[in-house]
Amino acid sequence: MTELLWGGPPSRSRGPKPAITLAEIAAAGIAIADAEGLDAVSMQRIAGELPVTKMALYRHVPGKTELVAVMSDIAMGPPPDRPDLPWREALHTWALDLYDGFTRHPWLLQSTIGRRLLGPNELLWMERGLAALAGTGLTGGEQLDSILLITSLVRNLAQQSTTFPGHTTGLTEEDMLRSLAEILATEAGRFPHLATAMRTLSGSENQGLEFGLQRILDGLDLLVRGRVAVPDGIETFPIEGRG
Amino acid sequence: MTELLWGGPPSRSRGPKPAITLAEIAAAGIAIADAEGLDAVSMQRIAGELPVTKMALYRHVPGKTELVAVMSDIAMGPPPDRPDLPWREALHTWALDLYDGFTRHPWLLQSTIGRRLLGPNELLWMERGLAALAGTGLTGGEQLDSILLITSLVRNLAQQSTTFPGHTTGLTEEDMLRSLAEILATEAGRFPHLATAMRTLSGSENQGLEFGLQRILDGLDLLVRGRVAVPDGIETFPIEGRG
DNA sequence: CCTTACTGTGTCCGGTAGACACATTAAAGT
DNA sequence: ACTTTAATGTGTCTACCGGACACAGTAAGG
Repeated sequence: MTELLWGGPPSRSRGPKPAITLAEIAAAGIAIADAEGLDAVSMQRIAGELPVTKMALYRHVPGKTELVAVMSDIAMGPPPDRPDLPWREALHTWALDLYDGFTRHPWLLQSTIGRRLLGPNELLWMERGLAALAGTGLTGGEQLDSILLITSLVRNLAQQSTTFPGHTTGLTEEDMLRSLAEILATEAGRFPHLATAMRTLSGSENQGLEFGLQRILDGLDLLVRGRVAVPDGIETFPIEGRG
Repeated sequence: MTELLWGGPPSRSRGPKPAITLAEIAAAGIAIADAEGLDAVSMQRIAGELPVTKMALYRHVPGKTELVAVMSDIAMGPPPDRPDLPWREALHTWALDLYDGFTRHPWLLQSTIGRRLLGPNELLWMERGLAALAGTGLTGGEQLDSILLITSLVRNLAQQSTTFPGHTTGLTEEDMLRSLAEILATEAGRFPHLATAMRTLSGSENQGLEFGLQRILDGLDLLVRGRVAVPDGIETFPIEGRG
């Protein structure tokens, strides 16, 4: 598995030349997932897009789980190059870039959850986020927690705003709001604060991401100002190992 | 669908007495999901726990999607009663309660994603969160964005820390860390900041939730202090409707 | 040239969600 | 009391899914 995600091209020896490559399989899977959602990705469906049958795919991939992992790391790609910025602006840009990636491949939100082996691109994203915080004086754990915090917001906002091709029940944002309005109308007294909040909603969308980011960055700023900034690479409390 | 989530017991008329109720179906599904994960929940499996066959379930439920929605709202339950607290402490407690719920029913993290119709309990959670922010002077949109921000953190942290019965590839936290350590060892120079951060990790776990919560609450506090607190129910900018 | 490792294929299995026709049941209308 | 009728549960059937496994063909190494 780690070999699939991290290993280069296979070391060929005897036998017939493979008709397809892992990259081609992943590309086909990504195309399907982008167009019709992750649920539309099946081994048969992928094989249909390639000059092989379903079972041939298992010569290149141990199972669907691993294939989706490879697809995910490829689709995620490395973080885009950005000029050096102060940590706050760097993290802000990083978050928007991440959000952009999830918008382009909404199914990544489904495939990159829970405990899993991390691919090179996913680690590159982490690396880039940590790099932004390197000079702030935060401990390693705090840095990790910070990018985890931002990632949480980005993921959930992307989940809410993007429209999944397949998978979901085909509800539009309209449907949800209408249904909610009906409920608030009939169940009048049960949700007073919710009703009030909904009534004072302005129409702009996707403001949730900016709002959340500014709150998080404000909170981090408060913490950073309380720390003594140290040169990168020197730890304030060099603790070896874990546990 | 809205009837299933919000409607009371069915209005019976002619025909044989139902052998089972929707509540029993949901309870059986919840039991299976709690014990073996959401993937173990199938119509056949549920029917096996009840004195009916698989197809009988479709007399009470339009499809599996709707059943899982009902299961989710029931399993989530209403937020626990808490004494009145200042908004910051109230939100903090609210977040921990929410985290607790996701810990008790990890599959809720899978079943309550994306656009969907909201059930009464889910709305009660929102209502409770908004109630905490009612007197802060934040606008309705800001209040909604705030609880969305906190929910994002809670969800992602729960996702990371809880162990899913089925579904995942059976990786332990140990496995992930070991794999990551190997990668950082072999791919030495590619992830310098990540390597540094991992090296300075202390052993305590679940600190990510507290860290994130404090950052968010700090950020919200900064915003609230910039607003004039107004009595509940009076809006600073009463904008009618949406869009 | 032959051996051997590797690739792709077809068949099969157990599982899934759901459509649909059918017999049975019990309440409503007469 | 009898008939009508709506609702319930069942069995069968389809179309998928991931994957195990045996088998035939291919191409490189000895």
